[in-house]
Amino acid sequence: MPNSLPANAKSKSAYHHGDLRAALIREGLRQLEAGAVAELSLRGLAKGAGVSGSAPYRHFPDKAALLEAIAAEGYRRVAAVVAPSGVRIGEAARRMASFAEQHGAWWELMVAGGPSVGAELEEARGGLLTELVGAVERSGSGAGHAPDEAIRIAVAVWALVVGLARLRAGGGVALLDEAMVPDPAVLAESLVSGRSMPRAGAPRP
Amino acid sequence: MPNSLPANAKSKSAYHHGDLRAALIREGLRQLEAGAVAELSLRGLAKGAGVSGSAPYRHFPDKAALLEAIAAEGYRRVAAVVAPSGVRIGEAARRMASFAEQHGAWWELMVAGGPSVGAELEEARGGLLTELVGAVERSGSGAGHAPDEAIRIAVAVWALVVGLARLRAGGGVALLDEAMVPDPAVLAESLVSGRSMPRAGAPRP
DNA sequence: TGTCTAATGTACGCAATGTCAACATTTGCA
DNA sequence: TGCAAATGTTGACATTGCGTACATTAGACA
Repeated sequence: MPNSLPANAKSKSAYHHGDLRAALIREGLRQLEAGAVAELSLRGLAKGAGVSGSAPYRHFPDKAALLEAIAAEGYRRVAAVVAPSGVRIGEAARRMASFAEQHGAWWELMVAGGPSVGAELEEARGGLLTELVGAVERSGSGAGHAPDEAIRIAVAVWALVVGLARLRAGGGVALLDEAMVPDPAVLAESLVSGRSMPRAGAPRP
Repeated sequence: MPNSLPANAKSKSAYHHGDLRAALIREGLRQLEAGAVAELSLRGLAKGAGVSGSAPYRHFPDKAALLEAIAAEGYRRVAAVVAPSGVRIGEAARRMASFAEQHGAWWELMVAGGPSVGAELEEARGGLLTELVGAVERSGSGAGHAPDEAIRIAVAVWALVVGLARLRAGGGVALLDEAMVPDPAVLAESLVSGRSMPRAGAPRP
């Protein structure tokens, strides 16, 4: 049954895929819902998208680039979850932690990665940070914070969520009762309402 | 020059290694000082220890077990760095962060890993947590904390250091000025002197 | 001292993986 | 209509974790 949809169509000819790039990212999300990030293979993603093992190289220079695209999609998603205006930093932290828990492998992929990063991922991360800074400013305890301090607090909350998720997912608190794990929302609110937060200390170790 | 040291010796016969297990761990540390954890290969470690590619399987059931042994050594080291009595939680956090920065790849290996973990690593982590809880108790703001709360604060500080190290090493703050990165020591002290910290919230997402 | 057994290391092979080069097919434009 | 660029396939190579069969040595025991 030859389908004659002209633009933006699937199943163009069973040879050309149509939009393999997007399909690979979707397949990545799908597989991440059912397994760890270490189990992602280029061949596996390609097979999942119904395509040959080396076809992804027409859309991504290497495996890392594909994973980065998936990670960027994740940051956009998290930023959207945190975005609704009026959300304070505590609620933002709680929503991030919830995302990390619900999509464990995806979150790990987002958080992983080396120092050099593509533009798309960098921008997506910047978007999340912007939302977090906004939430911090909305949560200002009366006198508000200096702009630099709002950023520092936002980064601190971000790091807190990243670290707690890591500890939960196997980095360390397996032996702890759940009651011993602090609540990221409470911690975040504690950080905004806490005393001032100077910048990183002098480089003396 | 045949060495005739009887016990605990190296170069016994150029066939049997002497103490391959320890040598593999040392070689792991050596290679981690010069490269990322993803570049560690069993064959590479074996070659570095002057031994055949499958010899490590006589001492570790698989690659993950070797990496866990290296990680456990790291936690023991960090616990020792944090241990000196009198250290408050802020200084403990600063020392952990310093270790994470100086031994980036080693730290990543320690923090990585899935939910199931060997006894040695579990115990080493427990030792670090014990030290952190002690530091929190020493830092009590006047009235001291309930024991559960000291643990929660220690876990929070641990998570903070883990998250900040991850963000620094490529998880997100590449675009930030160094002045925007909060100081873990200040954050940690802020958490102990902050308001009370209830346990993790109800499971309502 | 000589011998046997278990511990330790080696040789070799297998399947999976990331990557690349050469080739095939399709699309879209001149 | 014809051709060039985009896209996908096939086959290959090196590396990796891991398993099996064999070789070598150390140490206990007679």
